[in-house]
Amino acid sequence: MENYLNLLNPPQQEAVLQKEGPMMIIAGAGSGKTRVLTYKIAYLIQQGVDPFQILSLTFTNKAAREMKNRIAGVVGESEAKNIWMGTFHAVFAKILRFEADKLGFPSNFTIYDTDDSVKLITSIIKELQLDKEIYKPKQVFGRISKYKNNLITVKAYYNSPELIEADNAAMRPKMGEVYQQYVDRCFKAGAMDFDDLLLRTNELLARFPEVLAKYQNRFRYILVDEYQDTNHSQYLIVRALADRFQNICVVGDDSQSIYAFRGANIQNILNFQKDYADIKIFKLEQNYRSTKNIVSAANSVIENNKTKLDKTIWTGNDEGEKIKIIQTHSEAEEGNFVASSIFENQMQHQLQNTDFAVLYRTNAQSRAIEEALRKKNIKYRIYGGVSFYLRKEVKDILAYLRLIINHNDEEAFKRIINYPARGIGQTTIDRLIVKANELNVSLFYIAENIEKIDVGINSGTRQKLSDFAMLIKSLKIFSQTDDAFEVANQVVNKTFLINELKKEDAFESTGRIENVEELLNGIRFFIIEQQDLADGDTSLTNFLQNVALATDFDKEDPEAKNTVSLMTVHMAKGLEFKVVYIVGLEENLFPSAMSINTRSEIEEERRLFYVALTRAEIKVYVTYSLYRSRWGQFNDTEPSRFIEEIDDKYTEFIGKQKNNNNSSRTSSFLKPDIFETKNPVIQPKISINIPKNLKKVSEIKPKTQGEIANIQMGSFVIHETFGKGEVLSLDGTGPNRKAEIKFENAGIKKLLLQFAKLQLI
DNA sequence: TTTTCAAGAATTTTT
DNA sequence: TTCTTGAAAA
Repeated sequence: MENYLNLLNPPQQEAVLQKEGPMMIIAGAGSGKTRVLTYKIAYLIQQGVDPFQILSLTFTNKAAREMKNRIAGVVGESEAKNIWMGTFHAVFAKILRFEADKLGFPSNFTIYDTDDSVKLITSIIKELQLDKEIYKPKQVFGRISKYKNNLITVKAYYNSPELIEADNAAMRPKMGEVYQQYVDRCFKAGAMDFDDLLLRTNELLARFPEVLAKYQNRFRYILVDEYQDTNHSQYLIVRALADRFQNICVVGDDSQSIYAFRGANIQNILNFQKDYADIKIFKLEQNYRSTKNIVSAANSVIENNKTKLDKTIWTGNDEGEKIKIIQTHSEAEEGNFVASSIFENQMQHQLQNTDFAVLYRTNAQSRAIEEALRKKNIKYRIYGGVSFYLRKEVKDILAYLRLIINHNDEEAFKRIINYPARGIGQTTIDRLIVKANELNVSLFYIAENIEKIDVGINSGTRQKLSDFAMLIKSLKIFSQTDDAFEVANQVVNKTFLINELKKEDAFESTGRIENVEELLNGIRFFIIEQQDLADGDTSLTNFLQNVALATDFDKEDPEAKNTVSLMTVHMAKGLEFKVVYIVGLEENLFPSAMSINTRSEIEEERRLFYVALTRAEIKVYVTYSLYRSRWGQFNDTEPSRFIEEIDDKYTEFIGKQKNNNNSSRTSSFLKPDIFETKNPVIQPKISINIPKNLKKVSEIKPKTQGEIANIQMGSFVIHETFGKGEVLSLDGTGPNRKAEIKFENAGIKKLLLQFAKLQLI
């Protein structure tokens, strides 16, 4: 006990030793928050609290796993494993499975991801014959999500003149109808979307006092991490559960609240003091992570925000180097700078790839960085973006598994009813939907009973539908005796999915088949992992739930060892790196063009920048580019206001003097050894397509009209990614001229000559 | 019903 | 530039 208390500073100790009652820990960036939480829970257990009575809610699954491991290190595995620890979504999904029947859901309900939700809404909008230009599915979904996060049910919606007025003003008078349909269809499909996991939990606790009492009694100690990013729905769950014993400890940092766009309400943390009587507040203000320069720079930025709690972050660490600000002329040059600088830093300071992170505002920015890192042979891993489980071939198999578990899952049904192609087209599906709505049954039910129900479909198609239903039912029977891995295997075999993938062109299909194999391995791994767990659950249902709630961090990539991390600033929350590059600091990008209209939006963007800065331990580089290509065209940009906001005591400009009127837009100041490539000469505001390889003039000769003309049948050519190949045939003229080329390693491809960057040999 | 081709949109951030 | 969607053709 004493041994770990010695590892804590006074405010940390106080926070750990405060056992009972409501408390709030304001934990600045890098102030040892995880350490405090870990020891706090360990302390509770050592004080005799049953781990079973502790509920700890974290922001990511990864954070939960790590904390559990650390706690196990202090109090032992057998104690630690009984703590309820996970994200809001994961923990309450688990509880909802226990209690599902009370709400009329099957215990093996499906969790719809955003993709599924948007597709269902698209379908509903079409069925209601609404204009999808006005009822944009994504926006409609966003709207519904907002209602749900604020506990506005369909009924509450119809009782709110303001909301109806707002939707009318947006030319969407049928919003309520769409909402109603969406909720009904999810219910009928036995499906909950992400927001439902919280909303339905609230419903459960509100409607069933005995259930509320049960969980209030169980969870006598509740801890919530990243409290600044909880939404109203989460807030209410926490309040309800903590109401009886009031042993509620919330941890957070208002300066790091960055999820307002998905309903996070910063007021939850700002008003926590008003919610409970006799609340204890602890402030962790000493930063152990970063240098003085970084902490001061970050402080000077966040100073510009009006809405915040009073605290002063300081550090006893070294002065460190100033924040380096770099101007470039294109995102390619930006990427090259990052790559070269990583390389230099590695040489000078003996750093590993894992010590570096490149952070950006939008996922699309990763491309230029990737390209540059690849050129320099620096290994990297991208977090976020299109996650593994969202890839088409993976989702297809998951859809089979989902339908096997839950026959009513509408989105899964629609996804695979004609994949692989069974000759069941859109017309048939539309008829099924109409009939299903009419009879208030699921699509699968109609397919299953197609001979008994008159849907107006010819006998050939009817046969195909009942064959499909039989296939799913036989797999269901199989799933009752065999484990998830075997079932997935059966799916792949019985549907000949691999053959289907092989039909596609060779280059893509290998990757897809690998993904399928990876998925199967993942399932096997999951089963083994669960078997090791005390309360392990190897069921297919549990696997699917894990997948639905998994993020990129939760999937180990065995090949990705010692890599530079590339991710959005959002994903970087809670992480730390020795050297951090923050790229694309331009107006309309960071801050995003979507978030510069109101003060609170700008403040959130500023907090986001604050989060980015405070990820770094020893060095920060901030870059911006004078030109950035968007949709294949170059546009000029303005440096971000946030650069100005860093007190210039803590910054140094590389390559350009700040406010130096003499400095030209060319890079005469740039150290030649930093930039391996020549800067492209680009005129402002001219929208021309500049091929990426322009900068590699020395290596690849830009193709001329003459060269394209020289390509003919039988020519041998080299392609950047596909390698060496032979031209089999040519057709089309001018910009449409294309060649069919047989590549040695990539098979036969049809390529447009104007884009293919072919080199004659 | 399926395949192909052209037009148009797309980029905020995620459980 | 790349991806998705919708209409036309097979």
